[in-house]
Amino acid sequence: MSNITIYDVAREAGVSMATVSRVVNGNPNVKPVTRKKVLDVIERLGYRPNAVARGLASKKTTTVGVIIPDISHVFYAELARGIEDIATMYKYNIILSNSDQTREREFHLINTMLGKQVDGLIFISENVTDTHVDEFKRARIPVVLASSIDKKHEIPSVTIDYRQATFDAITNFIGKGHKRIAMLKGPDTTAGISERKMEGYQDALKAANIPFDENLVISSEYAHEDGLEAFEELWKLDERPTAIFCASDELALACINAAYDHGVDVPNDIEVIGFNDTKLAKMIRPTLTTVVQPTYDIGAVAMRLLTKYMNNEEVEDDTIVLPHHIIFRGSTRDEK
Amino acid sequence: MSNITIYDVAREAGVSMATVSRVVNGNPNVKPVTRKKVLDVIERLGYRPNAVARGLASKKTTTVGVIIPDISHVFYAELARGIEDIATMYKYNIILSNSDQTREREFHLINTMLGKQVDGLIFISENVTDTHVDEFKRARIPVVLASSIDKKHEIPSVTIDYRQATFDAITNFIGKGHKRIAMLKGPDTTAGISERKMEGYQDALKAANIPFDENLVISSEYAHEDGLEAFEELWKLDERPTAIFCASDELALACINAAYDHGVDVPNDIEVIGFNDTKLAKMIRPTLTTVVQPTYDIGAVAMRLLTKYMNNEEVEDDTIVLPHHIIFRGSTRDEK
DNA sequence: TTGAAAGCGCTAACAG
DNA sequence: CTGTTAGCGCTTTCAA
Repeated sequence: MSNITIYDVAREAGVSMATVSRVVNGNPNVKPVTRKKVLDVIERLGYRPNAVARGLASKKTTTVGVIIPDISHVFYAELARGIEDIATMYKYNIILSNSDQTREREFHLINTMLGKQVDGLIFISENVTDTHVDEFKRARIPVVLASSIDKKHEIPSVTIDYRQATFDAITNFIGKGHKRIAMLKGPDTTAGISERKMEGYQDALKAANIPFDENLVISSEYAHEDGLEAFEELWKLDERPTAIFCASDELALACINAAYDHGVDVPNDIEVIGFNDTKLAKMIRPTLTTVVQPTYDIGAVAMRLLTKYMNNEEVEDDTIVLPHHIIFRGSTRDEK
Repeated sequence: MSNITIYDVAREAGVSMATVSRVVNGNPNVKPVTRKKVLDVIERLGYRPNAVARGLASKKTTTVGVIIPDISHVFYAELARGIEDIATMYKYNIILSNSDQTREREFHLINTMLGKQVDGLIFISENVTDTHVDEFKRARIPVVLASSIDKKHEIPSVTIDYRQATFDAITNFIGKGHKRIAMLKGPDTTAGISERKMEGYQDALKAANIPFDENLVISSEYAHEDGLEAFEELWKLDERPTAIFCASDELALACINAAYDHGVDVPNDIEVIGFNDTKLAKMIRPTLTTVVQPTYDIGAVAMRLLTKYMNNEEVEDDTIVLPHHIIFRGSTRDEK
């Protein structure tokens, strides 16, 4: 016994498929009596429209692709939640895949998602290269970058001002007299947000005439264990840092833990600022001073923007920059 | 200009659609020369098969639905990662949706996913009722529960032995002389894993002839703030607990933080054991003693099981119970 | 307000 | 080894 189709409903209700299709899709051009009749049959038969057939006929699947580095990282998980909530609101479903930031995976995923005829794509990656941009332009569907940017801003994106945010944090350190400020910058890429953060770091130092010391800058992934290693490296230095700026809360948390393990007091011996204000920030002691990136909102706004493109709505601004701020908690001292 | 189809490739290569279909699907019944010719045209035209059309014709979409309470919670995020990795391995994509454990959302999602013709479904929920079971049985696709169970074990599932795990943890506490052991049990449901944990708690007490005190048991969600509140409640008691067992690491972490805020020392004044061994456990100080539920593996095994059903492979066991253990870290004292 | 009919792009017999 | 031919279940003109 096969599934029940629109044809069965039509026959049973004594109308044509077209009419059934109309009532299912809420087309107003159906006489109320007819609508009721059809609705009853649908109810009775337990008819459920086949979205695949519908997708083939209408060329719309009401599903969007989401390519994300790693859903098991708090930051990305919160981003994803923002995306999914708005998607739900607009009746879209999400195909979610982890790329691990590998170019190969990324392109493979873009391809399979296009093959699955997603109506739009949200792409998240540290490194959006020209090749990515070409691929997105060739795709016949809208693409929005979330918490990611391409160098030339050719693809619509939702971010914060990473340079400025970092500049603010470093300047705060400088204002408290710090001269040796370490930077756990995140991955080494060529065109990502970690470059923007690096700019902010250097600009802040320059503005205060503090010489740049490359020993104080460490590249790594964003995970906890990377932070642990980085801290050890910094601790081997002859001139140790007195403040650390971290490109993620996980890294910052790792620094706090490593400090604790070394018997170093945070914030009195060393101050730490994180990035993202993930749930972690409030879940640790001392609580973490961190740059608030409205993670959930970035996801939500990115998805909202995508819906506008998908529905050919007017959009004023292709590159949305959300506000950021620093929230001061226990891992930094009060300003003098 | 419309997208390029299998028909275009066929015409261009001077073969039939069927032949193109064969080479695309790796059917061996194609002469190497023909295959090469077709492949070249595909390459040249940049042909990409339309998965929707394929899905309609073959009745297979190579996508599975995943209904999860909340992807922004570490535990579920790790579960999801396990699911997705194995899905990738078997060339499936995932439609991921958050249910927030609402019955309404859950049923709505089951419905839309069936409408989208997913080949299988992974369902995660604290509370799998008979109505859920009926729905799953009516679906014409395999369903696997991950870290979830239905009372009568009618639906295939992958879990650990929650009762035993809790029993072990409580028994450990008892072995160290604790008499007043609190339990943050998780949500109040009628048929979920938090009931199993509760059984373990009570059985352990009973085995040691320790009277049950309902004031020591607190129901809540699994989040950090819930734990904070629960701790306050416990702290108001005339006879405070000397040990706390928490149904999630977030709850345990909250207890540690609340204790810290009260100037109470963990583990010397009070011991804490968590559940799940999420990344959090190692990311806090003191590090967290916790019941190791192989979260990623549960997801992975559940997905693997689902692939077996989808491919009509032989499966020996419908309900898989993975091993658990307790990992002792800083939030508990050494055994005397 | 309704129905007929032509696809959407592909797979899957069935022939040859 | 290759081609022909039906569909898959639905949307969408176009007429009526």
